[in-house]
Amino acid sequence: MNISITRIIDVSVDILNKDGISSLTMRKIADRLQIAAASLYFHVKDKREIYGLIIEYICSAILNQITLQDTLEKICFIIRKEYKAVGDSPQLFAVSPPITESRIILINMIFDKLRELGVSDEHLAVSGNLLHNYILSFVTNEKIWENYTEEDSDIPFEVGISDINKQFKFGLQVIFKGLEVLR
Amino acid sequence: MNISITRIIDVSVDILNKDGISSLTMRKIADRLQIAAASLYFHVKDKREIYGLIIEYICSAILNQITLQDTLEKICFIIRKEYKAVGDSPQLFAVSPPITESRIILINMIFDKLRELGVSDEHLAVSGNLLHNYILSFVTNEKIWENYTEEDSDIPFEVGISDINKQFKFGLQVIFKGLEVLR
DNA sequence: ACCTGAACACCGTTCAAGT
DNA sequence: ACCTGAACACCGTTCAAGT
Repeated sequence: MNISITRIIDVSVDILNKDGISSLTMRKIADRLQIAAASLYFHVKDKREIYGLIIEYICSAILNQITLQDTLEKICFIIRKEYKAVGDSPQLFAVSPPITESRIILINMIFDKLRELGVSDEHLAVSGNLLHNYILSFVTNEKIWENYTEEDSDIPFEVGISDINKQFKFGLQVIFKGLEVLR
Repeated sequence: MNISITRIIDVSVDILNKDGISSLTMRKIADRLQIAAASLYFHVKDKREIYGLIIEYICSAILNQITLQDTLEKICFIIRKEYKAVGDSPQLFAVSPPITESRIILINMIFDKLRELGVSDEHLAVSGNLLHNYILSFVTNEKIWENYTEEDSDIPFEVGISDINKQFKFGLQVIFKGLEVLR
């Protein structure tokens, strides 16, 4: 099977989901593609480009699921879902600059939604970041949470999925309400 | 000069400020201390422990500057200041679990302040995370910002420090107001 | 108690050489 | 056009051996 960008993304996401970001090495990606590590550099400039490709993959998956009519809350829930779908995605976002195509489109969509909410141009960037970072950090915590409850199942507290959704929604509401009030 | 935990933290923070987290290697830390890399393992279990020590150093610096009478806003400004004082601190926090002593004390202080604001126990964790992560991401962006304006000084927009402070304050206010309204 | 050199099992990346 | 082995300059960590 010949190598393509799509296949590089596929195996990378698979590695991410199975073993996490520390296992996402050029050598391991190449192994899965049954080529030498050096050959990877024919398809891709460097490792950072692979990070960018994965983020682009996530962002376009999100874009495919939202329309301009969706509420900001719904969009945030979809973003969370897709971030959860690839392992260690928050660390990916932390490490690569927001310059890929789909990511920029997504950012602008969120900006539009924030404007509808009454946020002024001056506060668009802070607000967008506040929101996006809330989602990222929530996903991070959520995953840590899941690992805990999997490993030692006899933990003193019980948390259902509906509770987690409620918690996520609460944070969103805090941000939305705050933005409304300060409009 | 004999090696101590304090000296390990000192040189680590120095490396972080001069060259960033990717240059913070066991070998470089050892170099600065004029010992072999292997010797470091006599003082410290592994690299993660060094990360933890640096975070502890930051958190206790924060604790030294705040009292129970301070407003939550003031505390957040101090946290931001100290996070800015050591290079790549946000990435440090992202990578090490919140189990160090001062960090736990700090978290509980923030929880107390949030309770004063009317946040229920149920929402304490989400709210605390929302707030803390806002500060972390703000510092990250702030640093990227600074680097841009340093490198190419003829950038189309001009941003003063007072503006950045105002932006930071805006985000805090959004969170506080939102929490108040949803109380 | 404290330090060391040498080694192990890894990294990302380059490059001359092959088809 | 696409791939390779070998090498370079790094990592974190271990361990027998030294004082």
